Amino acid sequence: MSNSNNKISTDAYKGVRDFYPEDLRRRRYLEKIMQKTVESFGYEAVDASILEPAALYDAKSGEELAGEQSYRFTDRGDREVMLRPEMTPSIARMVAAQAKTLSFPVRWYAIPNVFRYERPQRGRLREHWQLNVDLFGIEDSIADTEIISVAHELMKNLGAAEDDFVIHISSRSLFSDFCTDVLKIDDDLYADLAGLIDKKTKIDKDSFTGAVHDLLSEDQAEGLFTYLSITDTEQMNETFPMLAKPLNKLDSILESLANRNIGNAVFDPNLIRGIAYYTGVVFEIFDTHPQNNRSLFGGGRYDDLMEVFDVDPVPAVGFGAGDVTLADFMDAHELWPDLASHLDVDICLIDTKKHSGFGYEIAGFLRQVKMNTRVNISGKNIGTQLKNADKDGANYVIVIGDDELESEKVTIKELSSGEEATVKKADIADFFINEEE
RNA sequence: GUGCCUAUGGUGUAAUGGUUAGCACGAGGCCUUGUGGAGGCUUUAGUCCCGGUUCGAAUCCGGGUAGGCACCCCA
Repeated sequence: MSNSNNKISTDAYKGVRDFYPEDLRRRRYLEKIMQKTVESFGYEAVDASILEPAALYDAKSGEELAGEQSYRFTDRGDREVMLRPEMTPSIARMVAAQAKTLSFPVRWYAIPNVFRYERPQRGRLREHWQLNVDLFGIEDSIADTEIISVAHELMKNLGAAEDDFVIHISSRSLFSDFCTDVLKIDDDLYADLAGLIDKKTKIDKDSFTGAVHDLLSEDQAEGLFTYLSITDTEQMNETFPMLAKPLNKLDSILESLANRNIGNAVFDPNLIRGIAYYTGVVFEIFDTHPQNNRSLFGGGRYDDLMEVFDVDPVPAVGFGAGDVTLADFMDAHELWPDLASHLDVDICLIDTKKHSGFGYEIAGFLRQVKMNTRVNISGKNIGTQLKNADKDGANYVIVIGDDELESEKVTIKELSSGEEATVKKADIADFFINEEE
């Protein structure tokens, strides 16, 4: 705490976290659910280094992400290097590298930590762990549907009910077609407009309306307001028939989702998403809890990302879900299970020096039958050792003293019930095998 | 990068400008040393840093540092 000396601070580096046992249990729990969910859809785990050549992000990730918000440095060989700010380009790179031999579709996932240099605040730190799920090689919207289904299943497996979250779905191509075919505006204006819509929910209605009028003519503004107010694809089609093509895709996705009993997916033309490389369908999962009403995570289609590599383009769709926002969701909805440590047996020693040999021998037997076993070498009195065994969540306690040493028998005590059983040294493993079934 | 807020033992907190800086939790020890969850006793440990105002500062002021929140932007 004090800065008056030159000792090193015990604080973690700004915006990154230390994971103490209880913290890591939570993170591991999320990772376990993520892994279970995506593997149940047949996705395979991949991984890459946290270091990447900066050029990987310069091309497609957008200036902010690759520039100001990046951990970027020049290495001793004058190479521009970055701590990965996201995982998708790495995975795309890996797919591109093997594109000639991979058999598509490829379903991959990763749970990397990614870094971004920015001011930390609620739901956003400088480092977080992020589930990345990507499906490569399928252009049809059936792939988009699958990815959204995976996201939905993830939420369900975390314990969320249908009305705990909403899936907003839109399409980059729908919006860009609208801009070119209906508003007839150029690319610069398109980008400005996209940015404005992206923050629509954060500013009040009047300033949004005003900002739109600054950018567009009266007729264009009117068209835009109409476009944004429609939440039904059919109505959108009637109003803007020239948007039929992207709307058909959205329709088939929404219909397939409904057929899979996913009842909380809605069409939302207001959804844009910031990442530069999205090309088609985009979606975002929103928390409906009043205390945590925010975007949790999202994804979309990025068919052009791989053109930065010297390979034939591979269509791709995926999403990334971070542990920080998901943890906020779990908190808000009180979905965390009891995450106790996994200590099965605590072996207490009357006299550490004298009895630890026997204690570790017993512990060895127990580990062979997959019992997590700890030997208490604190030298504290036996009452305190028992107290600590209980506090640390041990299921069983074995006390070892002279009697046990002589008789080669031990008494196994179940802490929850207080029941005791005396067994011979040779039968200890069997005792737990029988208990476990 | 901009703005706002905050800073007291390990953690959470209390203290009209005047107390010995209080309490709870945690951690250590003990309650006659071979049986836990309760309780009792006890130990440990704090005003972020530098300066100013004042007889007197945790408290007021300035600067620094750190953290939080919002903007920006978004994985």
